[in-house]
Amino acid sequence: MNQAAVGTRERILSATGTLLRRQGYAATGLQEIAGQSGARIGSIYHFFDGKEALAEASIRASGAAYGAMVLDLLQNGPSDPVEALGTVFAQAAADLVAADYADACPIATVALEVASTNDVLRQATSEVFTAWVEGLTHWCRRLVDDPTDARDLAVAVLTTLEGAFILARAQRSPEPLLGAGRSITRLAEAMRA
Amino acid sequence: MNQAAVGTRERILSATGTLLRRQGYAATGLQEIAGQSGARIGSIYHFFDGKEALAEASIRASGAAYGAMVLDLLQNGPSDPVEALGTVFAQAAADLVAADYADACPIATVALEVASTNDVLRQATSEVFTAWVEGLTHWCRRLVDDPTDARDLAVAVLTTLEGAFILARAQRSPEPLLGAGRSITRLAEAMRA
DNA sequence: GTCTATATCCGGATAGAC
DNA sequence: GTCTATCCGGATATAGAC
Repeated sequence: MNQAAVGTRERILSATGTLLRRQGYAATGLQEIAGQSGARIGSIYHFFDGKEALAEASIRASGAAYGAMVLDLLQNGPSDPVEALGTVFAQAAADLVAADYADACPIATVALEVASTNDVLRQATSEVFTAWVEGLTHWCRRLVDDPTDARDLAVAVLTTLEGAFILARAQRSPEPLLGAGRSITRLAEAMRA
Repeated sequence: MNQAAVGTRERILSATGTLLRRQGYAATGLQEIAGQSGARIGSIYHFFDGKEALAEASIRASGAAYGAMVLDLLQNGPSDPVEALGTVFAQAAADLVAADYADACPIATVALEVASTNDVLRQATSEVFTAWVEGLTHWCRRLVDDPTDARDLAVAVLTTLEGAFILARAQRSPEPLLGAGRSITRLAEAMRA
């Protein structure tokens, strides 16, 4: 019994995603995850094969969700693709301020932390980034004809967003995201077929 | 006696900078810093007021050094400013590969980790970023007339570089940095007066 | 200034009752 | 599946001899 409405496994995964996003892998303890999810540590070990496996599952889950969210924003946004790109950065800025600068990219902090120290997690972040670039590249094809250009634009959108998140969180200001949006808009306009 | 040639304080600071850059704040222990610097833990506490104070000093020191290095690269690079921007990304890609994807931005990992959890360190990273943007903005004035545009270009250069570092380290590939360089070159060309 | 020993606490992980 | 008790190692930090 006590098969809770949402499911213990999902609550653990969700709490892990929030904590990894805000403070990274090393600083996040299983006790904190247990506390935030309302689960016991024993339950965490029941569902996941230790901290690393839990983090890997969390990276893949939150990575897929975030990628889908951004693509939805692009597809359901302004019909003009350049404008649609602008709304992504504007929305990211608004969300970040609303979250008091806590919730930006769900995997960037962990990606940097583990890139040279944990190959299992590094691989997970790498695959998430690859999927994001592929999704963005596909969408960019409606704006740019040349496949290489479309990919470069996709990489530029993602890297600029990631970098702007770093500055915005550190300075507690939406300005870097807004400036990055202006620059991406200009770049996309210059690349438009 | 035993006032070593380089100075114990400097060796501690240097080892701390390397470790914070590669794996961040939470994952870096004082024992590891002691081991890598050849100092005893007692010496660390002699020179610095605990782990947080040491990290703050390291952030400010490595931040100043890295900013100076990039500006040097821009000022002593190709006379054409747009080409000079391209060399920054090419050099960053070459350095990252040479370091086996370990050494990218010296403060980005820590900046993301502490943004929501440690205001002393968050403030230090914020001030380093501000100084970098100011230095880049000043240099960009030789390429772009409008002050707001110059600042936007400076922010775009920095954020794109930071984001490309994340992808490049995660995917163990220089491609994101090279693609980011192509995009920044295009943007700068489009903004040129 | 340097080094050793140690205090105190918290991390991940495991075993086993229920 | 859930919960408790516990092991063990490593973390930061301190005290004090030299």
